[in-house]
Amino acid sequence: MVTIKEIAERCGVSITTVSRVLNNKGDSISEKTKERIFRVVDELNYVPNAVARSMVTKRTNNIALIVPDISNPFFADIAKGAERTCVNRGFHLFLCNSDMDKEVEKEYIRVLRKRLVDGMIITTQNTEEYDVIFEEMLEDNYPFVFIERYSDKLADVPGVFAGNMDGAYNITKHLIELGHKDIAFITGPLVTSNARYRLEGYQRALKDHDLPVNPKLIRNGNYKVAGGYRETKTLLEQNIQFSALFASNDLMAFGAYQAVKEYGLEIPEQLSIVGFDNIDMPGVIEPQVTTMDIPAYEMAVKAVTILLDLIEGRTPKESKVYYPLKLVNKGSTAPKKEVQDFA
Amino acid sequence: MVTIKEIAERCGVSITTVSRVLNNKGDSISEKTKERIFRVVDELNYVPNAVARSMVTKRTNNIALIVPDISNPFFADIAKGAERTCVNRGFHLFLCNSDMDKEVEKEYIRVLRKRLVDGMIITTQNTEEYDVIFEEMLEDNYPFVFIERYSDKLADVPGVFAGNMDGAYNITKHLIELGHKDIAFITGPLVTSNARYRLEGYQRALKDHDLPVNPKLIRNGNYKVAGGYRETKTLLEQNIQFSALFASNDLMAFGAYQAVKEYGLEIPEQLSIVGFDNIDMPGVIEPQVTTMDIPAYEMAVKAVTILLDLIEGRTPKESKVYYPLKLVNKGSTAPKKEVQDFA
DNA sequence: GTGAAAGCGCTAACAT
DNA sequence: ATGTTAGCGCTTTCAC
Repeated sequence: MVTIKEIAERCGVSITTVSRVLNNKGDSISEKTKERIFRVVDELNYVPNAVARSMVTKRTNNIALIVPDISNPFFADIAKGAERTCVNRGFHLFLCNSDMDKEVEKEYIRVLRKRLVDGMIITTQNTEEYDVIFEEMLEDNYPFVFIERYSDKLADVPGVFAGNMDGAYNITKHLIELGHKDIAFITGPLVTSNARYRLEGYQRALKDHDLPVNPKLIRNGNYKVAGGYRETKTLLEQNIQFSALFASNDLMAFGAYQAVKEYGLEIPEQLSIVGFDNIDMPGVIEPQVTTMDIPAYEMAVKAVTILLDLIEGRTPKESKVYYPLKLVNKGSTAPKKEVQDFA
Repeated sequence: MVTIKEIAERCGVSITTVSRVLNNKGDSISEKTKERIFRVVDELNYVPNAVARSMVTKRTNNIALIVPDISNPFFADIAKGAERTCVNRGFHLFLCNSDMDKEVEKEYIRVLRKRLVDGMIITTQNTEEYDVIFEEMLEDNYPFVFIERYSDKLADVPGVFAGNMDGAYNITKHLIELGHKDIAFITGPLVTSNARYRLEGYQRALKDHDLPVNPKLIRNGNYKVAGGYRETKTLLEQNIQFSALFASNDLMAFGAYQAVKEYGLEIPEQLSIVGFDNIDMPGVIEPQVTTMDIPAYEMAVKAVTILLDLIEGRTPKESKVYYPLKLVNKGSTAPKKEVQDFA
């Protein structure tokens, strides 16, 4: 493996000079020397050892993104936005998938923090047990940014958030305005703040329209297809009336779809389904699910921008950013009275 | 940031001793000393600086996985399998998404190789221009493993491959045996070896059954939903007869679906669609697409296993592994003669 | 059972 | 316009 020393020897200069040229700190170095160095560097195909560099600069130019589930297209989008922004800015991205396992999440944070990455973008579960970890990072001035996860106790951690409460409120209102009164709801994992906000938005919309919140119509899901399927089946078998179903994310809405079809009901004639996230699966579902669009890619770009500001010692222009969500109506319909009591 | 030196001072021992204890090389160190060191380590919440360690060991315990498109559930599965295996073995995974951009791919390889990662799992495009890069890595004894990408010139690079040719052959045969004679085909990006193999499998199956290979029925796609949509539209507008469509991956099959429905044809009554990959999207498509199952997760586990063997100086038990594929029949049907000439 | 010292490859004062 | 030197935090010989 060729080192800076070898380049220096071949060029008959000191390693300092080589280092300077390579790091663009060579204002005061003769063109001739520069040229010579670059030539030898090319010849030997030399690339500086990133580890050695990190050792002295205390910077790795790597950041990490911790996501719960990379198979979820929503997080895949986040990952893409984050990665693109990193690469554009001379950084690299450690993409870490926790599978929603708290131990994995904490292990990642612990290990990565030890100088492997200069900062992190975090989408962990953030239950109370995490507070201690985050507080420590805060104390150490270690840069990190939340995406779509909020911690009450750490209100001043920078973050990028979707307007989940309003979004859930509005999509519920949308159903209500179409005439639906009995709207079932499948939550995300309630350990995550966005799942709680979506639930609250749903409940508030019902209350504001003088509709009862029926706990039997609310099921706990997990943001996965299989969870949506399972909970929908349970709802259908409960023998309770509902004309619409709001799944807290599109993946669960897909699962709900399957369950409803297996049950022999027509969508949306007998049951309307709406989701959340606006996952990009063009034409796959027929009819498509009305949903809330979350600008995932854009949010990731913003999160990285904030993080890099933090890492490079700048004060971010905005350190907490909320993104309003847009309803994407893909053809929800009013309930059909005559078939509503299907159970 | 607490260092090994601080631990040593507090314990009244040398840093060597601390290092030994922490690295389990302390056979000859008294229990008392060990205990003391561990206590102080816990107290100060000390974790060794990974960068400094790498500097001397020449190992980072990181590997990288370069994929063309993390939004493709197939690669998300690969990523999951790779990551899980890494974590289990004390490694971490750099997940790199190239968006099929050759410059990005090459930049990743170049940068990562410089000691950021101990080895790589590669799913790049591997056109000729890559040979030079790979040859260099081979020369340097730098460990890397292919997944689903093959390079003719580098036949001895370890790799994990799906039986693409046989798979494509068999799914084509499946359609032929159902009675289909005019089978359209959408390729993947032909710069990738697996796309070429799938094309060849399709062609061979036709020939073996004395069916003509009609170039007008073959369109170049890109493994993306939008590509499947676009090429299918073109096929439909060409005014050529075909009763079945084989898309080289499920994502394109989904796109084809949309195009066909928009065109007003019934699936599978008027047109059968089959895909490849067996992407996990339960219940989303109605009717579902017959496809070939590729054991992506399992393949990733194997690839990491081989790579870690290489990194840790063992000889892998098998260094080139081919996985046979299984047809997943989700309800293909025979062509309906009377509606076949739909165009 | 433990320690001293060298050195990994690089950057950054501080010279000159 | 360039070189000398120290040092980043750790592991690893070699010594006692």
